Amino acid sequence: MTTYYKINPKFYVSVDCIIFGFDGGELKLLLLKRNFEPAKGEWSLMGGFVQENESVDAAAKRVLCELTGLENVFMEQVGTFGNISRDPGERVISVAYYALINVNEYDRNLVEQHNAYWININEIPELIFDHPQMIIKARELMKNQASNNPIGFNLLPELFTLTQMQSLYEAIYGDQMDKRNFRKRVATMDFIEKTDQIDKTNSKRGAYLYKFNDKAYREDSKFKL
Amino acid sequence: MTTYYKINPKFYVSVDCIIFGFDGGELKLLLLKRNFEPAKGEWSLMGGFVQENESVDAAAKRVLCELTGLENVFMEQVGTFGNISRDPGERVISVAYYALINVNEYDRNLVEQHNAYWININEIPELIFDHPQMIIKARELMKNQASNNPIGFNLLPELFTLTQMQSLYEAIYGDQMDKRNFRKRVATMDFIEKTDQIDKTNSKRGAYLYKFNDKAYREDSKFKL
DNA sequence: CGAATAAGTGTTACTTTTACACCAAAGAAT
DNA sequence: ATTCTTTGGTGTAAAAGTAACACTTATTCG
Repeated sequence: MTTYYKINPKFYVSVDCIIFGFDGGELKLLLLKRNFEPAKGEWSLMGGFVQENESVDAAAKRVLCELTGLENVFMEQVGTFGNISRDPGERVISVAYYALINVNEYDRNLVEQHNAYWININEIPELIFDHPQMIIKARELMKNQASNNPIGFNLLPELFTLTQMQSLYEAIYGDQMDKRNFRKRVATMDFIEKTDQIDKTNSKRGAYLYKFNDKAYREDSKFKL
Repeated sequence: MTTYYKINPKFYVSVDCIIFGFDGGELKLLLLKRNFEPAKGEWSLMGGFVQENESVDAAAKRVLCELTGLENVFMEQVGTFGNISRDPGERVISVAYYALINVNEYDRNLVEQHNAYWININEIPELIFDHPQMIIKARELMKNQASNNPIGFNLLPELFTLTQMQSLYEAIYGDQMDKRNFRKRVATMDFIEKTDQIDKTNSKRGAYLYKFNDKAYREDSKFKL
């Protein structure tokens, strides 16, 4: 019956998560200073092994939740890394995912238990295995997707100022933008709605808070930054 | 030593190839009318299992070569499909790749032995498993990549007319283009070089043949269609 | 009440994109 | 030999989009 399969080898399959956050200034990644073997003491992405009873996507969600306590997080597959010796301990084929989370809404206890820290994306320490390549690919993919889809709002709070939003996109693109041109473009997107609330944490004058209306986006639907 | 791994399950890992070709009119895929089990008699992508001694990328190249006899083919990973029951026979995690080949340069014997046929991309028959989704994702990815990178030339012969090139991009985008505007854009790309040879297979007048100069592209390097 | 700080706002030049129609060359048909 | 048919090849003008640029406003703090 299943003899077609049996002549073939089997492999450990893992998932690794590139977890992006944004604190208003720089893009950050949630990285582990591993307090467990293998490679204890070294820096790595959060990862875990795919189990029998779960899809690969589900494994990625589970692993993300184990670290952050978050569910229903925006995640995208980055790619599969299948070099023979990528993990020096055993042959493991790993599927990388990136996640976008709001840096204020995660379980601090879990993060502490895992010995995880938010690291500026431009100050990434040395990482194990092929995790650096995973990050490079994730960042590139995220940048491309963020320019055509409103996924960036996953990194912002529910209510945000245009200055915050601009800072986010500057961090994603690694490039400064013109304030007036940026606001003009935002103004054309009716699904980015001005509220009557004002945020004064960053200025004396205060800035209007905006919110992303997902329903309106799906009807209207043209995002480009 | 390796006890961290042993508690985890292992999986069959396969690769599936979405093989694009272009015959001057429509985009085509090389598909198998399976003459072997499982799912004998049904249509599928060309696939195979990853082996111990090869990377996942190498498995994809091997599988492509088994069907076409071709090496050094442009291939890109599309993504990994890891649903629990995607293959009803056994749990198999599959990594999809797309390949771009010149439809005149493959081993016809091998293709015949595998019972494979070139099928117009808009006339794909019912396929097994999640192969339809793989194709959708591959096509989308290929379209995006083709618009920013000169990968389309992998689908054209060494020497091609501008009419052929335009037909190719129309097939990729599924959209008509304006001849004068197309040629204007090509004219700005110095790495697409006019030869003094003329092709008369499609017209009485004959059309100049062009070629893609990869070296010049890497120096000059701005492709956008 | 003035200084300091971030928020907010329009216009112009430049670049890119789109729309559009006719003549040329050569073989095939009469 | 002339005409017909077919595909190859070419430029211009309007429209849209993008990029550059500097000052005023509101508010708090000293």
